[in-house]
Amino acid sequence: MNQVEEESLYHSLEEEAIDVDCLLVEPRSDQVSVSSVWSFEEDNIGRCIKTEDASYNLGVSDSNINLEGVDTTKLHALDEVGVEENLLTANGISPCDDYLIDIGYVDHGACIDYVTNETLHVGNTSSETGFPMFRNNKGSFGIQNSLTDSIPESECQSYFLGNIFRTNSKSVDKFEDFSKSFIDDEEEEEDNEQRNLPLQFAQTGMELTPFRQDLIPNSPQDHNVNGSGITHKRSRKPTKRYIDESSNQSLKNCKKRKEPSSSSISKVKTSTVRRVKSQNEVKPKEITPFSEISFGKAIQVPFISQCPTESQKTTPPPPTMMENVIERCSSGSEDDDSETTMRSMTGGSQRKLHRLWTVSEVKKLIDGVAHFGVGKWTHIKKLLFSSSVHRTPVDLKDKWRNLLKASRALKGSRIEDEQKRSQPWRPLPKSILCRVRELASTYPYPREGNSKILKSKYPNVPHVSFSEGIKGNKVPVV
DNA sequence: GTTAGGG
DNA sequence: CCCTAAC
Repeated sequence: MNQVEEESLYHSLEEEAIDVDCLLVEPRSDQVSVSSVWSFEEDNIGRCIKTEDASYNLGVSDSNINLEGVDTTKLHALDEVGVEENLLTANGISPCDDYLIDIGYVDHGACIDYVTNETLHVGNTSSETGFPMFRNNKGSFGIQNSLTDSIPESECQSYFLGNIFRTNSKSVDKFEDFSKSFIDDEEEEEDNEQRNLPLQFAQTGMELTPFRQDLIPNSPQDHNVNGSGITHKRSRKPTKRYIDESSNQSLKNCKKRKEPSSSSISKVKTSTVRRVKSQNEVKPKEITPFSEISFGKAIQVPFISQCPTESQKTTPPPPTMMENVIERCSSGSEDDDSETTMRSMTGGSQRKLHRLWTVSEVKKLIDGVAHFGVGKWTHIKKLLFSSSVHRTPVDLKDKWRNLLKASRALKGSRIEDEQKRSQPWRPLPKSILCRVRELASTYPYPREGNSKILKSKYPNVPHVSFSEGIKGNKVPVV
C-alpha cells in the first residue's frame, strides 16, 4: 500500500472514529446509540471493525450476531422481552435495576449478550466475556446467577468452588458461607457504592475504549469478519479505589476549569496513593466537550489523537476484585462476631477493615504459638486461620506482639479484677493473658527481652494446658 | 515470600 | 493496621 492510499484510508478512518466517539460519549441515549453502532458497523465492516470487535465492546463474547442477519429481531427482543426479566436473578434480586436506569450503553451490551448468546455457559461467561460487572459483589453475583438460570445448579456451584476457592480448595461449607455473606452482608453503603460503579464506569468510557482502538490502527485484512478464534483481553471494571481517585481527579480538573487560567491541560499528579501496588494509573485527562461536569463524565477517556500512527495506550486494567470477593466471602465465617468497620479515609487510600480480635481468635493464635512457636506466623495462619482470610501472618505477628505487651502490663499491675477499668479497651480474659505470659516465657519474642528471658530453660513447661497436648514437634531449642 | 520492628 | 528493611 502506498502512502497516498494509506493516508486516505487513515483519513476516512479518522472521520469514522470521530463519529464513533460521539456515540461513545453519549451513553444515555440507549436505543440510539446501540442501533447507531450497529448501523455504523454494518456500513463499515469492510474496513474498520469486525463483528467480533463490536461484540467485544458490547460485552458479547461469543457472538451470534451476524451482519447479514442484523439483529433487528434481536434488538427487538431486547426491547420486548424486557431486560429485567432476562437479568432477574435466582434469588429475586435484579441487579440490573440500578444499572439499567443509569447506564444505557454498556448495559445494552450486556443485555444483548444475554439475548443473543443462546449457547452461553458459565465458563465462557466468566473467563472470556469479562463482563464488567461480574467481579463485583452482590450485584454481579446476581448477574452470574441469572446467567446460570438455565444451567444445572451443580454446574454453577462447581464453577464457584473452582474459581472462587480455587486456591484454598475449600469445602462446600465455605461456599455456603460465601453465598451467605453475599446475602446478608453488612455493609450497605459499600454496596451502594459498588452499584454505582457501572454508572461511573460507563460514563468514564473506560469500557468503550477498545472500540476506538480497534477502529483505528488495524489494516483491513486484520479484520476477520467471521471473528472466529480471536480472543480479546477485555478491560476490567475499575475498582472502587480507582473510581475514587478518578473522582478526585475529575474534581480537580473541574476546579481547574473554573479557575481563571485554565488554558493548558495541566499535568495533575495522581493523588498520593500510598499503596502503589494497585497500579491504578490515572492519567491526566482532557475533558471532552460532551462531558458534563459530573463525576464520571469528566474523566472520560479522551480520544486523544486521531492520528493512527500514534499508538494509544490501553487503559491499565484495574486490579482484580477478587480480593474484595474473598474478603466478603470470609466475612460470614466463624468468629467475626464483633467486627468494627472503621474505615479511615486517608486521602483516598483505604485502610484495611479494622477487625477486632475476638477471644476465639486470640485463643487460636495462642494455640498456634504453642504448637509452632513464635515466628511461625505463616504456619499458624495456614493451619489455624485458613478460614479467616482477613488475618494475615503479619496480623498474627502484630497481635502476638500486642498480647505480649498486654501480658506484661498484666504482670505489672497484678490487680486482675480491675482489668476492665484499667484496660477497658481490652476485655481479654485474664486466663488468656496468663497463657500468653507463659508462652512468652517459653517462646521469647525475638529481640523483645530475647536474651534476658531464660535461654537455658528448656520448654518442657506447663504451658500445655490450653490445648490438650502439644504434639511436641516444634520445640524451640534455643 | 516471610519476618521483625517502627510508626 | 501499614510500611519497610532484612533475611
